[in-house]
Amino acid sequence: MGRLQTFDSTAVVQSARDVFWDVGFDGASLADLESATGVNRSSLYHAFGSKRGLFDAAVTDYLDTVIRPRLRGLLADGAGRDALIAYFDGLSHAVATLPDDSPRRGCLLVNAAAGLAAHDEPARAVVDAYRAELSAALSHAFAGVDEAAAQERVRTLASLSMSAMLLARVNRDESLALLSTAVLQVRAWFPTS
Amino acid sequence: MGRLQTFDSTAVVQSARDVFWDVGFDGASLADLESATGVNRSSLYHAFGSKRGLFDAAVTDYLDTVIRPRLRGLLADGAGRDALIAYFDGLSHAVATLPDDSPRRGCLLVNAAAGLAAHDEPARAVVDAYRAELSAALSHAFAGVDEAAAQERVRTLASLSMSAMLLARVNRDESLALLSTAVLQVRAWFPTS
DNA sequence: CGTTTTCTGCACCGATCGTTTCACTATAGC
DNA sequence: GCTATAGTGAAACGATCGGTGCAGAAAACG
Repeated sequence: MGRLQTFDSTAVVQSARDVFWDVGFDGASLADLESATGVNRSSLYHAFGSKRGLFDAAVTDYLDTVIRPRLRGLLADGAGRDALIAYFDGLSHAVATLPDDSPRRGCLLVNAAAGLAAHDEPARAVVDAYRAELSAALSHAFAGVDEAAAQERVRTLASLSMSAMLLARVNRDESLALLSTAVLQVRAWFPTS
Repeated sequence: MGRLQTFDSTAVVQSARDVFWDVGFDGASLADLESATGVNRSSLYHAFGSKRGLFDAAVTDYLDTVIRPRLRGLLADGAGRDALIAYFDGLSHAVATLPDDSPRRGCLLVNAAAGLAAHDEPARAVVDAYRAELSAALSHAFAGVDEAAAQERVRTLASLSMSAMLLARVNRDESLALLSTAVLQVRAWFPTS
């Protein structure tokens, strides 16, 4: 065997992920990705094959390190009212505290839904899988509730969640208001303990 | 005076608007806009100053010819339950009938919210003004309802409306499901006549 | 009709895009 | 240490980007 890779792939993917999160796939240039990761483009191509390969790795990392940790509480045994409130409080905290210029405002996949996914079938499938995963996690917190009613509530909460991410970089106050509306709905649906 | 403009500005703006609707501001190249409008770039620059000037004209046209006609029913005197249902039915019809490859799926401004608006202050302001206009129109249909309750309902409906547009090109069935959830909510809030 | 003003088509600008090539360097295995 | 293998850096690729310069064509006005 020969020389070993000198950079940490995970760290590089996460740096690239923040660039894509900030400016989207099309908006991120190789020059941006080089300077954010500190790795030359030839090494990026060697490791990931293409800009798109790096993006795919970034999306996988985003799901694993950003999305799924947030959904974990909803999937725990006995998740219900408190888990739902914790989920929306967590989003609210992120929207409220991240500075205006943070690349991590909003959601990488919500942004992709309005951009890449429109004309790129693999990207569309990834975004739709994310949507399904969010819905499934929310549904889990409605175990025991009448199926049809639960589905309506899940759709309302998923909608509020996605809209809040959509508005996170447009109007922070309104984004927070949507998330607090979600909490109010949850409180109204579940009897106070 | 000299020679007169040979093309119809309105038609050109609407052709360009559909391109921006389809692929976004960054995704639309001058070559795309030339072939969609049938007008050479030098004439486009003469008439609109820049690609951005043409985009601004396209957004203005979009608000006037697409958004506001949809909101008009909500602003009529006595608008309420029926106007709200008609608004969401109208969106559902569009999402259900437009072919997969139509440039007019989803919402130009929702797409801009996730793209341009993130790092372009004028675009952010335009998107936020659209959001405010949508909220105001929905609010008008809740005249007479307790202020705080009305605001929560408006936020829920605005959220469902925007999310449905976001998902229109990702998952048509789910987009329609969100819109029908909105109708169900409206029916639940207003006593049957 | 002649002049003046404006619009239009073509070619081209420098900049930047994603990607590739290649020489060089470093290291793992013998 | 030698050699085979693989990672790295810089330079350059053709393509495309938004935008311009200019010459010619067309029409309004005297």
